[in-house]
Amino acid sequence: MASFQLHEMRRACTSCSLRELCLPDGMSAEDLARLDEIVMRRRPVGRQAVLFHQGEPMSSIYAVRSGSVKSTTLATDGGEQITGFHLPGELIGLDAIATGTHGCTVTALETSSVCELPFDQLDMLSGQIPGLRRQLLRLMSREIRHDQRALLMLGQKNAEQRLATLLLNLSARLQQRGLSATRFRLSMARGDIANYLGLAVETVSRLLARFQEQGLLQVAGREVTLLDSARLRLLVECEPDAAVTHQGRG
Amino acid sequence: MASFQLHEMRRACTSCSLRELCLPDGMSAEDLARLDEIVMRRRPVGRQAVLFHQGEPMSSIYAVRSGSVKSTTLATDGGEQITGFHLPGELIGLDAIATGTHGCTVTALETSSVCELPFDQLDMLSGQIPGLRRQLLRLMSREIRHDQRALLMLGQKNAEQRLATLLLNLSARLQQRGLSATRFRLSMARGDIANYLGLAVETVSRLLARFQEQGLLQVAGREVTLLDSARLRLLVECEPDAAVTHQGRG
DNA sequence: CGCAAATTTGAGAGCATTCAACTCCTGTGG
DNA sequence: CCACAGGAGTTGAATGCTCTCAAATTTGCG
Repeated sequence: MASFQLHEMRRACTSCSLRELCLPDGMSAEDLARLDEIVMRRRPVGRQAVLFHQGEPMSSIYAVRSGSVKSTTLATDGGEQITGFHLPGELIGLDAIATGTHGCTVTALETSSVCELPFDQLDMLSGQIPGLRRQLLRLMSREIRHDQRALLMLGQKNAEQRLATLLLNLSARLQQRGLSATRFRLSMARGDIANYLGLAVETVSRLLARFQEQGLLQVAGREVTLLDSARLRLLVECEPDAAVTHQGRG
Repeated sequence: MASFQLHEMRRACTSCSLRELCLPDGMSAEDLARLDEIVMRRRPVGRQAVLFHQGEPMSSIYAVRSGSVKSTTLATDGGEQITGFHLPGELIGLDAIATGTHGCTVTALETSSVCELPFDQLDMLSGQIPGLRRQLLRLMSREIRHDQRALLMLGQKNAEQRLATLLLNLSARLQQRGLSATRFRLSMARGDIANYLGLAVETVSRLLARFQEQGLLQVAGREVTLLDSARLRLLVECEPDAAVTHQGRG
């Protein structure tokens, strides 16, 4: 039902409902107009469509406008790792600035659209608009934070905690975007979740079943309803088992 | 006894041997002079000294000048994860820009010194100097890349591959700084290595012993000599003995 | 409606962890 | 200079979490 789609999606940053989550945040109306001039809107792309490939030269960065995408990096041995799921208002391709070539491949998880920001122009504009410069740095910094939290997850948490963390994280981000925090549709496959969390697909499947048994949530395919996010949070923060005692009944 | 110390360490960016690895890279002499004016040099700090704590308000970012430091993030449950080891020329505290408070704690691994860059002044200056702005973005982007490679490591690689990757990575970065790529001293404890790689201390210890048995390297305490980095690389990229691809999806 | 892909479920194996004991450093004080 | 304390690092054994393999079942889509 509820998807990652946002309803009011206008063409210009000025009237975009994502304004406060995206690059425009904190910019004056006139500066916004200048930003608007360099933004290229792309027509929606379908599921599985690739926005750009790892290794390609980077000329633009992108902001998710609607839908959702995943970014993946390939290891030398062919293994691939999903480094993030991105919702509307989030910037992608920021890792490309370092070398001028994309360090990840970005793929649409569902029908999605993005705004394209030609980097040279964005860079120039950010020299003239302090608010834009700050916000660009902030968003890059936020990406670093995200990755470091993900590192903490893979390095310190067990399977149960990882899945709970992801669900709560998605929930919070959807809520930020005006959607339900408790009921949503996962736009990514189980395999994507597993890969992102460094787990096997089967483990994710089993855990979702267990969470449901324990009354933490309800899951039907990709439709998820969080029933007890407080206990989910407890699961993440405290020792495993602390939140759940299946001793209670034989 | 090669350490992470660099030999020629002058006070000004202009004559700093790390110029090309650090923020000054690609800047003209006159722009460099302006950067120099805002940089505050700090006296060396000893082992275990904390440069800043997670949660503290951020007013400056820092560049490692000599020695080496680690950055760690604390989970809500008290568990902590080392998100990176930083060598001279590398910027730290970049994740703080998003919220204005430090997202990690930075601790010296050995006697080290850093350059302090007051963020407001740096931001202002980067509005005036395109080269500086670009380089700041590049270094932030590089940090994102680093974290994403680390994610790939924790998500896709087994213990053996993780340790090999770290050793090769350190080797390459030391070489960039004019030190030996094959013989170096680890400034971090086994426990730090284990934490960074998401492993138990005992596992790291066992692996180092095994690598030595296999003639890949020689290790005596924190002194490491890489004997066959080609084979180490092979270990990371393929998997010679156990031809099993770890973990789902390809 | 039917096939292919995605997901779930079950059973057994393996890699890494945990627990425990021991050894080796390193720095300190006699 | 050496003894000693305490942390750091190593080694061994056993448990366990998660993976792999295998097969059933459902879902999605043409």
